[in-house]
Amino acid sequence: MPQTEPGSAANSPGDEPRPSDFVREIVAEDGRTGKWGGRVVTRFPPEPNGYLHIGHAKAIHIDFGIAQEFGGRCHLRFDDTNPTKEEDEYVRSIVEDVRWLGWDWGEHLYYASDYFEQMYEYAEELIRKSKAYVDDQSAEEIRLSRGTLTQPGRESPYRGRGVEENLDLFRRMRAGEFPDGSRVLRAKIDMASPNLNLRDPVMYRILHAHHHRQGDAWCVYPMYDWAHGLEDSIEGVTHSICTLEFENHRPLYDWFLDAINEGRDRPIHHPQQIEFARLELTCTLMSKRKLLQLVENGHVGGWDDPRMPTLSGLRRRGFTPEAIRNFCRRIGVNKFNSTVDYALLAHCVREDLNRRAPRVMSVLRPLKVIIDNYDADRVETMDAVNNPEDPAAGTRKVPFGRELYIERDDFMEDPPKKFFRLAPGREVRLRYAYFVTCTGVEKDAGGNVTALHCTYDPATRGGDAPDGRKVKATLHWVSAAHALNAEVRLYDHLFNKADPNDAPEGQDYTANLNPASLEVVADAKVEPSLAGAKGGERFQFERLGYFCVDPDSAAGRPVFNRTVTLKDTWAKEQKKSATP
RNA sequence: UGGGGAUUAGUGUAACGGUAGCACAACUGACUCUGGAUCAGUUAGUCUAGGUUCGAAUCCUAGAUCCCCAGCCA
Repeated sequence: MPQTEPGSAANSPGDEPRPSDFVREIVAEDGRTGKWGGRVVTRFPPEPNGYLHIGHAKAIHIDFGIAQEFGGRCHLRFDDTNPTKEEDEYVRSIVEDVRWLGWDWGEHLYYASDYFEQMYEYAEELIRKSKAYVDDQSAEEIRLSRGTLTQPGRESPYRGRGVEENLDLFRRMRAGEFPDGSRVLRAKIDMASPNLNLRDPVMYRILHAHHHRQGDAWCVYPMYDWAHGLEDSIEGVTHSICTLEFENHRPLYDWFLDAINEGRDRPIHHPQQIEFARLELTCTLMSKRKLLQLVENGHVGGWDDPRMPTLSGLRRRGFTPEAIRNFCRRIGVNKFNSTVDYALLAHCVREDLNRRAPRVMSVLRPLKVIIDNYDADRVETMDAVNNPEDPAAGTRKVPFGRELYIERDDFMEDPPKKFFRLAPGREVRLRYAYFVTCTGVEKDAGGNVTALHCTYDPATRGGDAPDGRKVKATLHWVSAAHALNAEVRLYDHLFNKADPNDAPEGQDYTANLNPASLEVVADAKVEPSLAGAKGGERFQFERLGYFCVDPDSAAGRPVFNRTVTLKDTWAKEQKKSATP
């Protein structure tokens, strides 16, 4: 049997073999039974009314991933049926983001709006079959007569209109004879159905609005429920994969397609819908509406703010497509709502960046160190390894001199037991340079440490002691004379609660905004090799974390975004003793 | 209290009537010129109650809990 086994399917470079899941099992089974003649056609159908986020990445990964594994194709289709919310800016960002993730739709870029004429014809067909009618009730009246979860609705007084009258009215709706909201086209199904979606759903509403692609060609626009199944049908989609909340709508899509096909010699294609649970991430919001609010209310700098879970935000933060794809592969697919720990996403970027990011030394909070027994005008260049995980990355030269900067956190005048770093009288290694011993501390009037005096051991050049003596710590450093100033932006969770929506009574998610989600370090000292760093380049600042060059960088003054910290067992130790 | 869906360690998932496994997190330890990486190990789970069966996470019955649906949004 030539059918691809999902578990062993060939994947794109960088991806691990993918585990199977219930969606893939259905697709594989359909392959075995020949349900679709061996074809697999999926689609990713975003509405262009916002930027894509990590939750969309999950859907994209399922839609495109399955098509690829099963030798099929995946369409990128914009579900642009509501001209009042959609914009070209969003179309552009979505195209860019899906490409960035590494997926390719070939020729198959579509717009639901391109099918408006066909949909309209299908609608007239339903009217002729007496399966749809024009309702003159107001939105309010329709709402009131829909009934409730436990009570059936009431039929519209216009429900019994004749075919000719309905046709005439619908055509005049299209012709623009009626104002917005004055009439709708509804399907004639069952006002007593326990599934509210079947209580004569609205198919068309009048909207005298400018469409981003259709311009003013239309003033009736199809509702999602009417349009979506038809879009999939028109494109020959075999597996229409969507999120759980559309499970209740499936009977309606089936009804629409069956109604169109009733009495047809050549029935139109009827896709199979499969629903999966959307992604939730701890400390993260996934609602497009709320994300829009964060942008519009200035809680973040924009859709691509590095704290946003948008793909453009994650990209600017320094995440790689590979890391995101790997994350999507690991979280699996299921049918119940679950919240993935952000730590897994962090793990995925670290894993990827660890093997590809060049190492570099940068000091975020500089503490001046003076090596008293090192000549003031002497400069040496030390050999530093670019990436211990990748010998092919080679080495570079790092200048060393009498005055250096080290991290303030790497010195304690009165260190606790488990602090291994520099302290008065203690010897540590300066990475790739020398062993130094702290011999003195300079302080200002307030008692704050302003500089350290050390001596170095010339025999330890390069970082090894010929006598075999050990030090307990290795510190990163930057030569004061050669250091480059840089701005470094340290990011933390945008929300400090695992579930941002879990707000105190009477408040909303904004109450859980983390005031410390962004810390700007204006005067970091970075090693001179970073002078030519370009936007988007990623580095590991040794012992600190992974950083990405921000597009805000200017010549001579780079700006770095912290993607994620390194795992830090010392920080963990401190946290433990801080909160006993 | 209508209808639809779901429930496996802290979290996310696997098992398709036959030893409950993996990953993340947490915790030990080894190693280390990054308190990184790596390696070894530990903790910890089938929603509940019955039933069928030699044997149940899996099948049956009842219950519990959670999610979705009352837009002229998608």
